[in-house]
Order: sequence, then C-alpha cells, then structure tokens
Amino acid sequence: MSENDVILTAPEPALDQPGKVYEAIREDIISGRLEPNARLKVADLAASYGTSTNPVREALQQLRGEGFVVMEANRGARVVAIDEAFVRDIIEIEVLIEPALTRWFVSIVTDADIAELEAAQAEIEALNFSDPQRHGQLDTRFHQLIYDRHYNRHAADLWWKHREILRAISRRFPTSLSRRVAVLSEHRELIACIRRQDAEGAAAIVARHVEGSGRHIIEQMGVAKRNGPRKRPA
Amino acid sequence: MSENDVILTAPEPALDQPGKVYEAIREDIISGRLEPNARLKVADLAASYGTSTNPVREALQQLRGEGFVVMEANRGARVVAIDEAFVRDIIEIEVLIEPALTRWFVSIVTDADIAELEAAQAEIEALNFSDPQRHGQLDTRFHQLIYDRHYNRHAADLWWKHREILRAISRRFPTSLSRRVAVLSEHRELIACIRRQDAEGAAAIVARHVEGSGRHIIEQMGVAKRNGPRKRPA
DNA sequence: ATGCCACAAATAATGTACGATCTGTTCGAA
DNA sequence: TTCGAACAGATCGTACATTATTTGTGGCAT
Repeated sequence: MSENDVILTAPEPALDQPGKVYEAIREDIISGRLEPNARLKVADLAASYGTSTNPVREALQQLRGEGFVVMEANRGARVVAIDEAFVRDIIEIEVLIEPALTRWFVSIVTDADIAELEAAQAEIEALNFSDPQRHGQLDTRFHQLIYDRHYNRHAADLWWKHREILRAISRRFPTSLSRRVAVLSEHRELIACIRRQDAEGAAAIVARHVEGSGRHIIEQMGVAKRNGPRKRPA
Repeated sequence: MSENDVILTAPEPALDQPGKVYEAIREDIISGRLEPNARLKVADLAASYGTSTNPVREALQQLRGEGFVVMEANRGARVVAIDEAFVRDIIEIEVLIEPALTRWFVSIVTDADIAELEAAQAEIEALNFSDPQRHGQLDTRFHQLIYDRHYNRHAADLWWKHREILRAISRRFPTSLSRRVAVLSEHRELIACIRRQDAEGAAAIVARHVEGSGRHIIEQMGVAKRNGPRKRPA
C-alpha cells in the first residue's frame, strides 16, 4: 500500500439506486474524507460502497467532468488538489458572478424575500459560530435565497458548485474572530442595501464579502501548512 | 425508432486509445452532428464508434459532468438542449469573465504578444468571412492569445468550454453583414487599447464584443426557428 | 560491493460480454 | 373506451478478459 490510499472505515452498506455511488464519492471528496490528491482505485471504492466497479467508474468520470477528480490515461483517478491557487481562482470568478446575481436580485426582491433573509440571518447570529458545520449550512442558505431565484441557471449552478467546494475546505479550519465580525456585519449591510433598493451598494458588499471569504480561507490554509500537515486539526 | 434517434452514417473505424470515444462524442455534439435533444443510446453509439458499451457509458458520464448531456435515471442520456436561454446564460457569464481576463492581459502584455494579435487579426481580415469554419478557428485563436496566458486556469477553461459551445452553434448560422463589420472594428479597437495600456477601455470593448456576439447568435437562432426547423440551413 | 539495465510478476486500469431491472408500449379483455 | 398484463427495448449492475503500468528481482558491468 502506497503513501496515500483510500481508507474508508465503514464498508457502507448497499446504496442501490443509480447515481448514489456518485453522490457518496462526491460527498466524501468535498467533506474531506477523501483527502486532496488521494488515489481513487476503482476496486477499493467498489468494495467500500458495496457495489461492483462499473458504477464507480462512471461516477469517477462524472466527477472528472465536474472537475473534482483528475485522471490520467491508464493511471487512474485522484482527488483534485485543492491548494491556494485553486481557491484563489474560483474566488476570482465568484467576485465577478455573485455581485451580478445580487444586482438582479435587488430588482426583483419582495418583502417576503427580505423577511426570509432576515430570518436566516437571525439564525446565524443566534448560533454565533458555535457549531461550524451548522453555520456553514445556514450561511449557504442565506446566499442561496439570493442566487437560487436567478433566471441564469448556469451562473447559479456555477455558484453552487464553487460554494460546495469552499464550504468543504472551510470545514477543516476555524473561523477567525475578525472574520466572524465581518461576516455578520456584511450580511446586515447587504440586507440593508437590498431593502433600500441600492443595487450597486449590494453588489459592492457582496464583492467585499466574497473577497474576504477567499482571503480568510487562503490565510487559514497557509497557517495549517506552516503548522505541518496533519489529518484532523483539533 | 422514435422521432429523433442517433443516426451516424459511417461506423467510424477503430478508435482505440482511452478517451477517444469521449472526444468523438463530444465533437459530434458541439459540431451539431448530434442534434440538440437527441437521444443517446449506448448500444447505438457503441456500434457507431466500434467499441463496446462501457467506454460509451463512461464518456457520457463525463459529458454529463461537463453539462453537454443530461441524464435521467433509468431513462438514458440526451444531448443538452441549446436554446436562446442557454446562449444568453453563458454569454452573461462571459460578459463578466472576459473583461476581467482582458484587463489582466493588458498589464502583462509584451510587444511580441501584440505582434501575434495583429498577425491573427490580419489573417481574419484577409479571409474576410469567406470561409465561416476557418473564420471561427481564427477568431478563437485571436481571443485565445489573450486568455490562455492567464494564471486563472479555472476562468480560462470556463471561457474555452463556453467558446466551443458558441462556436458550434455559430457554425450553423450565417454571419450578418453588420456583425462582420462590428467584429473587425472591435478587434482593431481592442488591439489599440491594449497597445496604449488602456485596461478599462479594453475591458469595455470586450464586454461589448461578447454582448454583440451573443445578441447576434440569439437573433440568428430566432430567424432559423421562424423559418421552420431544418437539418442543414443552406 | 555498488549502481544500472533488463526482465518478470503483480497491480490496476480499460474493454467485452451477459444478466437483471426498469420503462414505455401494445394488445386484449372487461 | 379504459384498465391491465405481457412484451420489447434500453439502462444499470456484475463478472470476466485484456492491456498497460508499476514494482521487485536478478544479472551484469563498472
């Protein structure tokens, strides 16, 4: 067995429906259970998920198409390496897309939408980062309220895909105090701009929000690297 | 055999290397040989490409991940429907991304780069749209000179993917005279801005360029639809 | 004794074949 | 005409064969 192989403790029992293997592998990748750059051997995965090799192979191909997995001919698949450059790249794209989506949202927003945003934000503030996992869900939902309504499915899907990746990375790192403060205040400012129909202001805040998020993640990745690589940060 | 099935004339002989089936199907999709919404039956495709079903299945999964194919469980795959909304969506994304890539290019451009751009543009003007296929290649190369150098591989890849789709669609339609004039003048303006290090000007022109391209394609799609759907427009 | 090349066995990806299961349709009876 | 069961067609899963790459071993020259 070589340096970094696939080790999944539980031979998760019987997920039969088509497409389930795909979701399982994908979830294992973005949740970090399958580490970046880990080799993905079809036989091992098939054993882990309790199926034969074909579903695994097809799942890997789909994941390759989505960019979660890189493959070399006759040399198999690996989990894509998610490094600082990777994060920077998708953040740069989001800095362009999210303000545009937000601007449009301002033009179609209703009172009910704003109420939902405020409810989501209230939950986030009530939780106050005590449960990082849960915070990630809530934060995603907050922004999803804004983006999911957009007519441009391509843009919204792109956002969602990037979001899942970033959320998976963030899960491994703590959120600095300054970042927590910034997140809360930026959310509040965003809601305020939306309410007063200030599209440009909202777009500017979102751009700042995304940039800040990216900067924070990259900083945390740097810290983790300097402290030496380890499986599970305390 | 139902309304729209896969009909490929030649049972193209023996493409053995791994990944070749994927490229063949992909090429058949973006070139329009496989029409939008056509059903993709693995057995038929396997016969067409002279392999067994498994390579085809995996190729389809990868194409699904890339968004060229949509699949329903137990109901197989279809070529994604490329309609006006589809084009509008990716154009909207490109209007955001391409100016950003261009802005950065202006900041790192060398004399040699500009010379290459001018050479490409000279070829385009010499050809003067007499061969649409070739024009598509040249135009792609022109913009590729600008985007391929960017450090953000995600953004550049996204551009490339969108570019291929748009090029495949454009191939089916003629280019209006007004569009031809606009393309040439915008290219020239772009080079001028780049030379005088006017990043904002270049970005603005690119935005206009992309928007105009999208508008033109959508108009042509509308014309084709009103004239009744047909396989090969004269 | 050490380093390097050639060759052989193991490991894993890729391709082929077949059976099971699901979906849509058609034919027949109420 | 409508409901239902049998049939056909295609997808999805399993098992197996083939091919490529890697690894380990042994011999040979330095």
